[in-house]
Amino acid sequence: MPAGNEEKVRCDCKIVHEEIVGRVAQKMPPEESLYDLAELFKVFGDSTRIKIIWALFEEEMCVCDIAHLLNMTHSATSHQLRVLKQARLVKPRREGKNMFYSLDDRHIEEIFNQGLSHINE
Amino acid sequence: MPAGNEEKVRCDCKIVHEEIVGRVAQKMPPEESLYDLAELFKVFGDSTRIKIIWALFEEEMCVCDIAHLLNMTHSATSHQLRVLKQARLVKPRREGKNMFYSLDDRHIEEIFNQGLSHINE
DNA sequence: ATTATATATGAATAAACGCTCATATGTTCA
DNA sequence: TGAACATATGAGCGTTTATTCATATATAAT
Repeated sequence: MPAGNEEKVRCDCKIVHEEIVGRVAQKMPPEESLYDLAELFKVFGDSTRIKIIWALFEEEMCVCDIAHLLNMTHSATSHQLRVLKQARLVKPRREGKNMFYSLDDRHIEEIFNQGLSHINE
Repeated sequence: MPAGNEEKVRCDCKIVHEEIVGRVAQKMPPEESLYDLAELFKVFGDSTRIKIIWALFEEEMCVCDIAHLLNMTHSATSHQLRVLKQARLVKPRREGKNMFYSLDDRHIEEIFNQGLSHINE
């Protein structure tokens, strides 16, 4: 994990950092996975997107449904749906002039429920 | 959910938004919960903090351990630990001059594993 | 074809964020 | 008490981001 060549940290406490760091670093997922994980949670880290996802738990909705629900402009809604789509969390389906969005992942609900458990304890 | 008094959205598609919006809005958690949920995920939405949390899955560590592990300054590490502490995700324990941090929540691991499942599929 | 409508997208802007630097706080030991 | 050290914190800076506005694209209907 200590990727860079130059040590940024220098401390004189009695703790043998090398041993601890070596042991912990070995057990951690690869750097890239952790980065991707942060990217995923970044998508969840906005209340507008949280609301959209939660709404889609109930049923597929078109852009203007969602815009009505959240009292947002079509444009803002569409921008956020793009973020969700790029994260492979929702998928679109065209029906005439309307685009219907639905959830594209079965893990989300579990993630959200665990998140709420943290909040409500 | 459509909190404001003025409609931001006006569209003429054949869909009866009021019905759909009413039904979905009824089933959604309260606005405040969704906001808090977003705040929680925002904390997870940074790879530095993800790494810290994942390291603490293994064992309690002091600030300079973590700084070594991530090759970051003590200051940056401390700032991030403060964010995690404020979100009630980690808790500090003093031992002499050192502060040891450990995880303060049993939901995190489940949330992260579901997140990785999403990424790895 | 032309018009109307639903959605998408690029640019601009204001707010939020993570890091660095300087400094403060709290503990240990001489 | 004072020096040394681990950690915490406030200010500043550059970057990211969510929304708005203007405009583009795609489908449907006349």
